[in-house]
Amino acid sequence: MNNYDIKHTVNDKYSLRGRVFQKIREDILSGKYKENEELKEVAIGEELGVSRTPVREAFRQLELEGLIQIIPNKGAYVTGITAKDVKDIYMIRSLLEGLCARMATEKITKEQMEEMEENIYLAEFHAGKGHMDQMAELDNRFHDILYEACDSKMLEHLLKDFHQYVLRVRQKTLATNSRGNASNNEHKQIMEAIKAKDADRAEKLANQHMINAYDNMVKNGLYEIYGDASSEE
Amino acid sequence: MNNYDIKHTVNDKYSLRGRVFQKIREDILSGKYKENEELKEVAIGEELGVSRTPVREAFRQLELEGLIQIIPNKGAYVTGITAKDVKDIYMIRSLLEGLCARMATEKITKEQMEEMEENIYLAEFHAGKGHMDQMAELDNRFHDILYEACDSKMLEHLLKDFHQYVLRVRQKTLATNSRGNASNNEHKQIMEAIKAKDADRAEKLANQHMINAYDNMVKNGLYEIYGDASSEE
DNA sequence: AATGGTATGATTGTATACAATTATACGAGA
DNA sequence: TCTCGTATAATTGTATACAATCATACCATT
Repeated sequence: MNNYDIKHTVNDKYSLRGRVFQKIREDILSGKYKENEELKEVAIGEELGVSRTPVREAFRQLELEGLIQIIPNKGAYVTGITAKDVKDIYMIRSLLEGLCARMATEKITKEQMEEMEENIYLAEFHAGKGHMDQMAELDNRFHDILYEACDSKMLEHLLKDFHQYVLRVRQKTLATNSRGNASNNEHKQIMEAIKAKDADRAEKLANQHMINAYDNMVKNGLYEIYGDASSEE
Repeated sequence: MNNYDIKHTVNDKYSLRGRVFQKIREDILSGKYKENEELKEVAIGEELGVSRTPVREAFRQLELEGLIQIIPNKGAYVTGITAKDVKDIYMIRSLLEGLCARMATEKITKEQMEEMEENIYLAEFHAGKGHMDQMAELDNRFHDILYEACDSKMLEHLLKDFHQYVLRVRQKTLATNSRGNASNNEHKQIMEAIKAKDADRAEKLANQHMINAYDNMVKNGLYEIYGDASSEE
């Protein structure tokens, strides 16, 4: 009993629907499908060599992931993220990543702690070599470890959702070399606070880590690709 | 442009799929479908007078909402809310309601402020008369006003989701008369902080409001209907 | 009696056909 | 020329048919 794995995940890589889901998601995140672009069931079905049924089911999931918006009887459109959305997400994430770090301090396993240390070590290595792709990957993984370590399926799922959502932005942000290094350092400090079982400090550092990431983004003006928020603020 | 509403929502009440989704969700939240119960496509389809197709699509959405878990080629099972889930949700909500109150302090409109004051006035009236149903309704509405007032679609949607999720628990908790009164008082204080434009105080009060609600729930042992968390803590 | 394998039924996965809705084009009337 | 309405095409919504997978029962073998 109670051996159910993870809810909220699309884990069947081998069903057609699962593959279609992964593919479209990848194409949206990579920028192949642009903001507000309409996705047509038959076109995507033909491209992947499947019928409309699995495509439609994938659409329903992508909608709840927030990557597309479905207007009934009309179509599926890639959702745009506004600058205001990004700001709100980072404010929310700041609090929740803090809570996550606090909980992880109590609940983290030995294996997770080790992977976290290894992650930071590797990130420092790749930073020195200027390997941007690997650094982005390690950055993602650091947060995933933290999410898993907090031992709360609810919080884990929520943070993974948000993480996913701003991936498009983050990919570009980390391309700024200096922020990559700063981010590594902040990860290291968070890790050390957790290792020292200092939950208060871990929480505050994680709070600040998000705020710094956002500030950097604003400073570099990179978030502007997601539309102007001036009309909304 | 940019008049799209909310992401992550299933807003088509009029399509079969939308109705099926709402119906199953309601039945899960109301307890008609119990934890670990298997939901069969044809059975539900026949019950609602529709074919498997809209049922399947609704399933895919319910899975991402976290209400059911789909095991490929096997079936769809109702996921239960454990006591740990409830606890986690209240911790998350504590932070986010705080953030919401802070943002609302800045963004609330005159109309929203007035409705909030009226809400508290009415709640006091019904508390004196012992009208439990109206008090529950007003309690829900108070939070909805707050969510709308923060002027963040992201946060609003997130909080409404959680609010909905723990509705079963909350309904019972408010049945405790003393808590109903205490809750009203806390609402009043939050309202006054917002009116006085004291964002810090509003945030702290909203934080504490959630913690109190949770503590009360634990004290009354009401959350135990959601299964034992002893094995998970 | 216990075990293993095969046949049968039940259930989900996918494809396709048809219905309903929406978008587009074109022509009539002013 | 402009506007409105209708016809047509394109697209999504739903139902159904068929394929694949999984669960169950029964029988043969030991």
